[in-house]
Amino acid sequence: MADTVYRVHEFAERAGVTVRALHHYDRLGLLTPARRSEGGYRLYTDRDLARLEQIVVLKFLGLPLKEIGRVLRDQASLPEALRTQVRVLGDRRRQLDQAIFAIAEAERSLRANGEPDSTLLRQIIKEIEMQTNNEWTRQYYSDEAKAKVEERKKLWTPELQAEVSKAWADLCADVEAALKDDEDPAAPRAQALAARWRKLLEGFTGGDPEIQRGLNRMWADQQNWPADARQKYAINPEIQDFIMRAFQAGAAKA
Amino acid sequence: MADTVYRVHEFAERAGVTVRALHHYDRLGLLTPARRSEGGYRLYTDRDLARLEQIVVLKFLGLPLKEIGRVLRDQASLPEALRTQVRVLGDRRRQLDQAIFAIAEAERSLRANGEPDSTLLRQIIKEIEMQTNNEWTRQYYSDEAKAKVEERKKLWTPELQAEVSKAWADLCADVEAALKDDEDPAAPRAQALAARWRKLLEGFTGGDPEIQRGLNRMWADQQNWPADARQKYAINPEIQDFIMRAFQAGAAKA
DNA sequence: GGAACCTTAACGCAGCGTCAGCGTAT
DNA sequence: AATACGCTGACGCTGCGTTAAGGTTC
Repeated sequence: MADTVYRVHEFAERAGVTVRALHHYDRLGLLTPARRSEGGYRLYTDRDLARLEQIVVLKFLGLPLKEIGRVLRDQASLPEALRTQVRVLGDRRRQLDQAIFAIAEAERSLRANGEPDSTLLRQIIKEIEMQTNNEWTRQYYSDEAKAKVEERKKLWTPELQAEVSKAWADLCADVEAALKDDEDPAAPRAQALAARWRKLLEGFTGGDPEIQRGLNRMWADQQNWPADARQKYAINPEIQDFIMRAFQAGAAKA
Repeated sequence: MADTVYRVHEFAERAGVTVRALHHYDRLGLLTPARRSEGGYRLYTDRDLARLEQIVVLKFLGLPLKEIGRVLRDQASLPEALRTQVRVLGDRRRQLDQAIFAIAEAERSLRANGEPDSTLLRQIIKEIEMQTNNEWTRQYYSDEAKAKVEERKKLWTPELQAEVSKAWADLCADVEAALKDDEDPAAPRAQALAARWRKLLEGFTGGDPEIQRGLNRMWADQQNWPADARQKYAINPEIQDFIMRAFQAGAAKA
């Protein structure tokens, strides 16, 4: 039961923080050591360790030290503080995602068009503008669909986006090949392409018919898209046509 | 062609930054106004605006001002700088995800066990410990599977995790109901449950057989899991048994 | 008494926000 | 001559890292 006491160095090591941090917490009154030695040395106990662990965790969650102090003084305020924190963290993450996405898309776009790296910065600027100016897409969705799209956006990550972008590019390439071979839209190979198409669409709509309707309206109105969007998202009309015929052939069979 | 000149305030508004920021950039030598008026006023031109836009974009991508200075001085260094930045942003995002996930899971866990909020902090600590001490799961996977699991982790978000957690909880509840009704594992309703089970598993494995094998090994060894993991992930043996029988019944039919 | 620890004080960092005190343009 | 801007310091904030100059412990 001899309550072991630690001096800063040892204590810091145990908790995985630096001595300087402990000094800092002490001065802020966030973690005052149990007592001092005659010479003025800080002496910590296991109870201090428990408190420090809480501090470390709350720091991991991104709470500022002041907030941590408040929370530890009044534990009842923790749930509310965390709710706010979840929102803050979510916002930060969305910003990060936007940045990551902008870089990735700009690079992809340059490669796809065979442009040199020297235009990279310009391309990124365009990317970011398009991200912030996507208001025009909203006009095609019903209020209900808008809400659903927002919901689905939350499940969305740069990595996922990268996968999907690639999948579309591959699919388009394959369809183009089928076009060159004069493939019959009703043939099994074309039907397989149509199935891939449907699946990718479903990845976006989540199978929701409201969203699907919005998408249909949007695609039907391509000539009214902003120029930059048209340049980026527009799909070769022949490809579109081929897929449409494949869809019809599939529907006719069923 | 009269090159319009702007004074700080107007210029700042045009670019969506503060006057103070412009002063700051000026002193850093990051953006020096084209010239000064006789009275010493900063006078900016449209060329300055173009440069400022680049600065703003690079800041959006999270580059420190020093780095921005370097990149603008030597545009060729941009691609390399961005590659590094993508890694940095990715790391930051993973940390955010961990924090968000820890909070969400801790709250979910408390609700599920009907425990009070007062243990929230303790629960979060446990969550984080489990996140960092997931080394034990690695022993069940082949090297190949380990790599694949790491790959799939990148596609993983707190929101997705929340969805999946809920889906499992719902499914388990439904299976439990089927158990109470003494449902036949071969009956269509039980088969539907088995299908949902398979689908959720596939969400984790991504359909990869290597990962699936690792998972199987892991589940077969439940008695050797660390205590906290067992408490959190263990599934009612009766539920497991029911699903297994449903799988067998399905396989027998096919 | 020397090595290994401890103390406080103070500056540094990034990216500005925010006065303060004083000119300038109209 | 009042009002609206502009200028240059200079300190503040966050969470410590990093010396520096000097005491304590064994």
